[in-house]
Amino acid sequence: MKKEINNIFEQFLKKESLFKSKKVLQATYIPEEIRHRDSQVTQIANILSPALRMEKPSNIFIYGKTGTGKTLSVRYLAEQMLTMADNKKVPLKIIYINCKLKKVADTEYRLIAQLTREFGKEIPPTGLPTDEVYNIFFKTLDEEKRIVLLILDEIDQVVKKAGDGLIYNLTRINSELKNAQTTIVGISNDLIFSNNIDPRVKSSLSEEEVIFPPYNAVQLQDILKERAAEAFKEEVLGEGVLQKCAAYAAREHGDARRALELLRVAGELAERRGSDKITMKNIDEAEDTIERDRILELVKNQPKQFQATLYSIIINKSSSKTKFIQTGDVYDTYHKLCIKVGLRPLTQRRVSDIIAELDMLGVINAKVISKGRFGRTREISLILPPSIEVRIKKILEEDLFT
DNA sequence: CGAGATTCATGTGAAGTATACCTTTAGGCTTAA
DNA sequence: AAGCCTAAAGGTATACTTCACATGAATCTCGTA
Repeated sequence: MKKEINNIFEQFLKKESLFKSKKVLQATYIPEEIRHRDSQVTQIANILSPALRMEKPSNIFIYGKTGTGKTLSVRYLAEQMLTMADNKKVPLKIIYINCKLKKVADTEYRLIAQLTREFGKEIPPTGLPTDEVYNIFFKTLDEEKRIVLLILDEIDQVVKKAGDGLIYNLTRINSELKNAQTTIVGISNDLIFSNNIDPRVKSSLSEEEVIFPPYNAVQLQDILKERAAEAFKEEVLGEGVLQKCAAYAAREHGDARRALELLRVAGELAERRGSDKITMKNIDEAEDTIERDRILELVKNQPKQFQATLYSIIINKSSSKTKFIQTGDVYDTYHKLCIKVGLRPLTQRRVSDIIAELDMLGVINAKVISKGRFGRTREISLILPPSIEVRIKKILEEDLFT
């Protein structure tokens, strides 16, 4: 056994990697130059540049679908501005927060707390009044004379959960500050979102608006080509691989992040197989792998109650012949399951919410429908590729029955 | 036959509760003068 | 008397429960043609 393991390592070391630099393909990588987003980048740069003269820039609201370069462009500019500010000795502070992260910034309290923590202050996870956290935040901000840029990524997620009072409070900060001045940069994937918030809030948040349209197939290919040249060694890419990647991503509203991930995973797969070229087939495999890993990871990190609910849905799906499952059935199974594994059963009310949340996470598909005489319920269906359904079931069993 | 009432199985909103955590305050103990 | 520690009191956010009402189309009812 030991010998075999050693063999694997040796094989691995002997085999030359296909990658020159894998991080180039990772989502966090910021390239030297951003392709095909010139107009957006300059637009934002123009809006934000007053910060370097210690004047408060206008708030910006940025929207565009996933993988259109919003986050990338903003982070890129943030980096540039910071080095510039450093040179010119301008006190500039930039904070980037992703509001989607569960348990980090998905409620008003947690978001403000997280913002304050970015300044090195300790804020307890609960216990303080929200107002108090605001006060601490203001005070911390105002400690020095400076310009502060708050970048709130996926801002629609918090607003959906916590309401728009949050943004209202944030946009009003400036009137309470003596030394510092803040500018809010809101980033949203949801285009409809901006219609659902209070017009007053909206107007104060989006003093300026920047829109990121999707990349088209040609642009995607261009981006991929550039990154691939940096990431891979020569002669590694098979015929038409880039085109295929671009085509896949273009199909999904021009999502560049997805295209890059596809390319990276395809490379990893090819490498693991010991082949020295990335083929079209690898791309197809990569697509499955990505989806599988995403869901597996997601499921593994869910709280027990969510797992139990999901497990019940899977059980129900395989036992019943009908395509759709109802909330009531799921709850029955769930309840039995809880008793069996010694988990405190939650009420149906709560489970109903959990199902809705699972739907939001994209693990299941749940639509409320009215079945006339037969009441109304959620029509639940799994959207998992069958190949991973079994694996998920196994993971859930491991987690639940121990 | 068709308009309106009925019905079912849950969705959904609001308010209440349990829990875990926070700060403040009062009391008790120690210590140094 | 001052200083320090501890425990109780009073307060909050969050996850969950309880209660009560809302939904909305298939089905039923009953008057009418």
